[in-house]
Amino acid sequence: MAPKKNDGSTKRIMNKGAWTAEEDRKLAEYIEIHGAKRWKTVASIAGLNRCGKSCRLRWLNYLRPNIKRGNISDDEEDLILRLHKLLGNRWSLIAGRLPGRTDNEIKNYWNSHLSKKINHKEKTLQNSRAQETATPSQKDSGTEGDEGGGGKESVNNSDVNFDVNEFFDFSAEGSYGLEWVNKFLELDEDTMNYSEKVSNIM
DNA sequence: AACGAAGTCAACCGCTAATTT
DNA sequence: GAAATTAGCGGTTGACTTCGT
Repeated sequence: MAPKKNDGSTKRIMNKGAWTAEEDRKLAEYIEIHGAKRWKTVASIAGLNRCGKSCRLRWLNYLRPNIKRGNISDDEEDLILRLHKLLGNRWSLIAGRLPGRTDNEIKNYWNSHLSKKINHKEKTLQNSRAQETATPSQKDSGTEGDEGGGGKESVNNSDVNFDVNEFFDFSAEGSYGLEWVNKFLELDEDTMNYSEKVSNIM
C-alpha cells in the first residue's frame, strides 16, 4: 500500500481505550443526524478525540441499533460452528448471517469458547479412532471435517472447491433471514459434498 | 484473605480492497 | 490511469474479571 501520509505536521494525540458514556452519546447523536459514513469527519465534527476507525468500530459493535449482546443461544452456537466449518475465519461473513451479532463478538466467542470445545471434541474423537485402528476402515480422505480446530483455514479442506461468495451471493440484501441456513443445515447430512449442496440450494 | 493463573472481551493495529479525486 | 482517501477485515493485545489454591 501507499505509505500512509500523516496529514498535518503536528500529530494529535488521540484518545484510546475504553469509550465513555459521553463519547458514546456524542457519536450516536452525530450518526443519527448525519449517518454512518466518513468516519474521519465523524470523529472530528462530533467532537470526539478519536480516530475514525475507532468510531466506526464502536458504532458497529455497540451503538448500532438492533445489536444483540451476550447470551449466544444453542442454535446460534450451532450455526457458528457450521458456518465456520464452511467458511473458516471469515467472521464478518459469519456475523452477517446472525442478525444482531457482530464479527468481533463472534470472533471472541469462537476464540474463547468454541475453539476449546472443538479441540476437546477432536481429542476424544482421536482417542476413539485410535482404538478403532484395528479395523482398516474406508479411506478417510474427505472425512476430516477438521472442525476448524487450531487449523487456520478449513475452507478448502474438502475435495471440492467452490466460490463461497458466489454460493452465498453476498450482494443480495435482505437475505439475512435464516431460511437459507435451514436449507443448508438440512443438507448438511454428513456425506453430501459441497457441490451437491450448492446445486441443491441453487 | 491474598495471590497468581486462566478466561473474557473491548479495542487497537496492520493490512487490503474499494471508492473518490 | 494514478494517487489519495476511506471502509472493512482478521489478528492481536491488554485491562479487567473469575477461579483455584
